Amino acid sequence: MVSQLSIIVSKELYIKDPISSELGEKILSQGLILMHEIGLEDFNFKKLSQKINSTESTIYRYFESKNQFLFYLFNYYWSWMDYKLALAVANIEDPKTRLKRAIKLVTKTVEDDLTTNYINENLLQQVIMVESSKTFLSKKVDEENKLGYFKLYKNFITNLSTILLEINPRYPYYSSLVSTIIESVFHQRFFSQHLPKLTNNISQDEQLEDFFFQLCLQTITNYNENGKNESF
Amino acid sequence: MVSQLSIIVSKELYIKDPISSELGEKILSQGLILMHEIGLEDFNFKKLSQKINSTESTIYRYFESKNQFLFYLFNYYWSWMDYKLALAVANIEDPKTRLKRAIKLVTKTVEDDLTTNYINENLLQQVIMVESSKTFLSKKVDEENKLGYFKLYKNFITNLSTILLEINPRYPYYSSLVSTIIESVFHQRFFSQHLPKLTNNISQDEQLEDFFFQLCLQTITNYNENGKNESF
DNA sequence: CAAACTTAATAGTATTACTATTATATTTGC
DNA sequence: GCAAATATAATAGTAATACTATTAAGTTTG
Repeated sequence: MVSQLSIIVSKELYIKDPISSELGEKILSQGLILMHEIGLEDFNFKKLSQKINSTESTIYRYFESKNQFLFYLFNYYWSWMDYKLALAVANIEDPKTRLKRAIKLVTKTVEDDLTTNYINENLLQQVIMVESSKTFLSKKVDEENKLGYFKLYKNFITNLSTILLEINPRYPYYSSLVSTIIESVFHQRFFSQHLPKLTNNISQDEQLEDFFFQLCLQTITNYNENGKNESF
Repeated sequence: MVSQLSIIVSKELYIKDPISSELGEKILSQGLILMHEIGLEDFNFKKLSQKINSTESTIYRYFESKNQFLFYLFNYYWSWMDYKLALAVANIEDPKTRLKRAIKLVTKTVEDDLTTNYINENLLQQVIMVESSKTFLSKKVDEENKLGYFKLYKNFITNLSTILLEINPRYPYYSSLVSTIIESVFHQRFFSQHLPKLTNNISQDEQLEDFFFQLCLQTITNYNENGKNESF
């Protein structure tokens, strides 16, 4: 019943590890489904407890708040993506191909990974798309950062930055560019579904990939160190 | 007492126009200050009513919900930015200079515009930075879009896109690139304050401008139409 | 087989995001 | 200048939320 995958979410992110019991796995899997269905704002442990025929207080023995539950999903996602990134670029030498594969990974629609029965990765991606920026856009961000809630996200950004720097080690804004791409992938996908005027109909993975790969490659390869002082 | 500026927020965004009375202006100005202080999540009309020595129900005669109040601020901001954009590029011929000025506008820290005593534009920018993506990242987005709540935002994106297209009319992802830049400006500023590992310390306006100007210019001028099919 | 732990059931609390009602004060139209 | 309309204040109330606390029954483990 317990995962073979090395997706590890640290102890700060739960009271009792949900993947340590069947009930916990049910909380996770059904919690994800419910959050996908009704959104973070309307999601609560009472509704979830009804869905799984348990009680609110039981769920509170696993997660101290719905916020912590969201952070659990958030860290799970980035841990899983980090593992996927390592796989995607393993044994590939050419820097541009490595970048291309990395961008493909972050822009592609994920399918459910059937080795984990307690997480539907496709739903997880959709939930993270909509809810993830709410993890940091709050007054509690500094506190939560100290608790390590953003560790796996920062880790992923760092690992992806390394790939950019292989192409141009002198590009100075590597982390900013990567975090821009990552956040924007979610926004562009969301916009194409709900506010299409803000995009150019790049709902398909291929177009998303083309847009971000070119943006990234052109930006890092053509960076002009004297650009700041250039006058037009 | 009433504004000279042509910042017009449409009737869907309030019950009673706040800039039509002194109390309304107080709700606006103090509401903005309070939201900046405690964040959207902790902000409510009860606290605001206490701050202005009025009552909750009175505030509800101006705005039907705190969500609508946020949308009011959001639309006010984009209306104001649109006006600023028009000013920034007026009578400038050279496309690159126009782009440079536009990027400067969106990346710069705003100072309070003293002609409006009911809105501190510097605080508004900070509030929009943190809270604006919460306007669309919700299950209500389609409904709110139909009500026209995103009209001024989409307008600004369109106007900025036009400036990109003057440089390369064949660049296909003009709206996506602009919305990416706009959203990312807020994120980068936020990250440099709270999650600096996700950026390269681009807290200063100059660096933000350099990062985004180059990203934008290199992406549109070097776009390779056959990039999709290129194999590495 | 007793101790420890997990879960379920129930109850309770402070806060939130409103709605409703009434009374008083202020503005406006004729 | 006064009645009618409107704005505001004061108060009360509601359903839902995000929890905490308590107890009891069931299950696991050493």
